[in-house]
Amino acid sequence: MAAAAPKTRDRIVDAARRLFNEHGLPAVSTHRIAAEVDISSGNLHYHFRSKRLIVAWLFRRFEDRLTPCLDAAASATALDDLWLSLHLTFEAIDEYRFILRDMEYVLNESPEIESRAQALVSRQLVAAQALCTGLADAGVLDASADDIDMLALQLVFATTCWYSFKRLMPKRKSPAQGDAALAAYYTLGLLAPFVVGESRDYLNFLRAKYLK
Amino acid sequence: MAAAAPKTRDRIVDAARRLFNEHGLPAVSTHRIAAEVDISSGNLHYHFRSKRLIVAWLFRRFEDRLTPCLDAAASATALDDLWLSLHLTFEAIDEYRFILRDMEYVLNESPEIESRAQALVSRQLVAAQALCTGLADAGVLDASADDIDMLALQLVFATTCWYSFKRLMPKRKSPAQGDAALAAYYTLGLLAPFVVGESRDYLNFLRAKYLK
DNA sequence: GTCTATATGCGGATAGAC
DNA sequence: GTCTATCCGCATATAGAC
Repeated sequence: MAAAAPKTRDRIVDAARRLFNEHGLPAVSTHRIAAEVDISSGNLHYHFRSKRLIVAWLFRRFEDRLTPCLDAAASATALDDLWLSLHLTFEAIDEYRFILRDMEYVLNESPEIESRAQALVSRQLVAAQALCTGLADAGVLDASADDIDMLALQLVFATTCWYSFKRLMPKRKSPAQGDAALAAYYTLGLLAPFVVGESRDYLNFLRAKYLK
Repeated sequence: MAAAAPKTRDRIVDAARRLFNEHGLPAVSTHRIAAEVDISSGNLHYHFRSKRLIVAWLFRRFEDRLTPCLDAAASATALDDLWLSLHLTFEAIDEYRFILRDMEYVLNESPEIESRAQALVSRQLVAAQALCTGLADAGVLDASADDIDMLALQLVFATTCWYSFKRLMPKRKSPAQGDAALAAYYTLGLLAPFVVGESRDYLNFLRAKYLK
């Protein structure tokens, strides 16, 4: 069958995602979403009976979007894999950045999401631990089991909260550096103390590429 | 003169702080604050013409509350100083935790706070750098200037975002550990890779105390 | 300073015609 | 599926008496 025009429901979801990312979840009303999609408010509520359901739907999509990134991370065995995996993850998070940034608000009005969010973080931790273990086995990292636990926690912490923190950071000259760039630069730096000799030079090379 | 009963204005500020911390800024209405203080809504608006002004006032108090903590941190030269300074800082942040936790919401409805918040983070970075430099000069840390920059950023990142992240962390058995305990445990761990031999044992001892 | 009463506006959500 | 019209409730904020 011929490729159909995007369904209204999908257009709503996508417009909501973009508006939430740009202006923040609490600042975007259902009216505004409807206006963006160029439909009536009543029509929007035909497709989603409540704003919460839009958020819930977007959260599901975020989970789906992130899953392959975690799989890629978990199977990494070289710094290049880590580099790629970080990039993919930050891109995914960026597409749904309102979820992490406005998480407190999300959880306040949609408490049923809390356990799902915690489960997602757990999966991230497992993936990060697998990633670190893989790098250690490959001789890239010199880290004890405790070090790896700590490192994995730091990695997940960074990916989860970076966009919230970024807004508070003093502005650099920042010559139009991509958003993910500084994030990846920072995150790569977390591993630096544990990267062994030869690999460390390559790590610094990768980080330098971000700063151009 | 005799000690007067707390002024209504102060009671409003303090009730607001507690309610914001507990339920989140967006979830607490001015009515609710008035009810908590046991005054009428009209009376509350006599003291603060708008909710935003309450938030602005609390932010100022947060700045004042944090300042001595930063001074203490900046002059630290031993792990004990760091330990104490972390504790003081996390206690201060805990008292006003809604500010960092609901920062996105705060900035959306009070944009004039953004530059102040960034300035506060800048001051935290300076203090953290001074702290790390002091420890390095005292021979506790073995870290290059770049390491210290990175470490300071990590410390500030942790203190700023920890309470947001905590809510998403998988629950441990957590035998009624204080909120600041896990935060300090994590933060101390950031320095571990750079702490030299003898001091590292003491660091681990300090961290162990937190986990009991 | 404090109250009661009320104005105002907005956002979420529904009803019913087309 | 889509629209127009409307309801409902809530939160901010004000007016004016005490």
